[in-house]
Amino acid sequence: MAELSRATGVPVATIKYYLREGLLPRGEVTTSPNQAQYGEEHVRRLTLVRSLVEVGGLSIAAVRAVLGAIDDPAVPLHDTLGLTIDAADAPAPAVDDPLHAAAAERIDAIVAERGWRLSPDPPARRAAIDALATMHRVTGDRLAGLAPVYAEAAERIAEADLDTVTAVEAPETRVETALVGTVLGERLLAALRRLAQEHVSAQRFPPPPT
Amino acid sequence: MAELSRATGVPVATIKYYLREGLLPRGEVTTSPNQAQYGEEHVRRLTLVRSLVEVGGLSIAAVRAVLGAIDDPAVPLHDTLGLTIDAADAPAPAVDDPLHAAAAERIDAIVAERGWRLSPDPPARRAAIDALATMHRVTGDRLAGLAPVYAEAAERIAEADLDTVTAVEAPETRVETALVGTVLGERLLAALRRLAQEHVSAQRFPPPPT
DNA sequence: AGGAAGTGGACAGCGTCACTATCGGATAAC
DNA sequence: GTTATCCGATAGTGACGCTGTCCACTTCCT
Repeated sequence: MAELSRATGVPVATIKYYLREGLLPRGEVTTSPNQAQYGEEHVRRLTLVRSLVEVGGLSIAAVRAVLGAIDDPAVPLHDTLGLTIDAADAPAPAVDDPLHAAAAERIDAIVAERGWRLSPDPPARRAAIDALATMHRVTGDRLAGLAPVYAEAAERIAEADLDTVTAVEAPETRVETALVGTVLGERLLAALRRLAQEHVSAQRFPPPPT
Repeated sequence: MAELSRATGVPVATIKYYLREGLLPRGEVTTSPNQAQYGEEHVRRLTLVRSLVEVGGLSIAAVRAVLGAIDDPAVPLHDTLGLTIDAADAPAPAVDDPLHAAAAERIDAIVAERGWRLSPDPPARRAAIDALATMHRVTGDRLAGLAPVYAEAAERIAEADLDTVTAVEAPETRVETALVGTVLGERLLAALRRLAQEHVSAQRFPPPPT
């Protein structure tokens, strides 16, 4: 275990915690109940967990849910790709006010226009509606034009995501790739958006030359 | 205060907490030190705070930082737009390993190729590097092709963002619009990406007809 | 053979965060 | 004049993500 800690930079106490929480499989018991063997697979899994938690911002519970899904061979790739955001988001208390109804209509209109074929009421739809309704609550409909632009960008991105994932040969690493791509890709995208905003902003409001 | 609570649906105790934390300006003291007057402005501010915290997922400290910036007339719009992610992210401990160096090169290459002109070492650059380096650590360079695609999408999105913000006339609501657009837009984009992923995935791996 | 050092596991404790419950004195409403 | 409400301060709560301590056992070194 100390070796595992050294290899990954994760404190031993934290490794124990992850073992307790079921985020990391137990090592092979060798000769005695206080000596376990950890291998390459453990290093990879632990790295994955740390990445999801630290960079991806997932909670321990969300990570457990996601890992449970990717370890279950009965869950197909298609579902696994989605599980991430689904697991990370709260169960969505299903609010019911006029703003949400209007936002739902808008989202559904976008989905219909783009021809997206989806399962009935996926969690991400709920999340999109929440975000849109909240935008409306705060700013009126000043941000109304954004959603279609985002949807087009999202489709382009999703195609790149799927291209990348299907290009992975090994079925085991494929699921992992999908997971990391979804979770960390969100962070990367957000950061790039911010950089692009800064660029466009500087372009339109040129700073006074020093 | 009870009225403010009724108007926004936020518990009185929480309003008191926000007052304490400086997220909400005190009401006008009227006749006595135990009677305060809250107005329309308080309702809007409180709604904004709740939106950022609940839907946007910002911490109280991040909200305080952002609000402090938008209330300060010395901070120009250009900076305000960016403050959000900057304030929400941790101060970034500036790691220094080969993976980060390689990721930094890639990000800088993308920035250069797209012709983005940025301030030196903005926080979002750090965040992008972190995400990319972590992707690499976990999956090797299987996800290498994604970043340029994301960057192009990010630019398109940022242009829509800026279009929307500059279209807002009133300078006061403009900053608020920028803020909400940045924070909630990120959520909306993530949710739409997930929906698009589901669609593209279903398209490429058609589910067995029932 | 003997002692120091290391190992894995159980369990309790800690620090942070976002609230929430209680109290007390003062005022407003009737 | 009594009752109800209000505001502010302070302490407390529950969830989360670890972290510290202890213990029986084993391994290594001499």
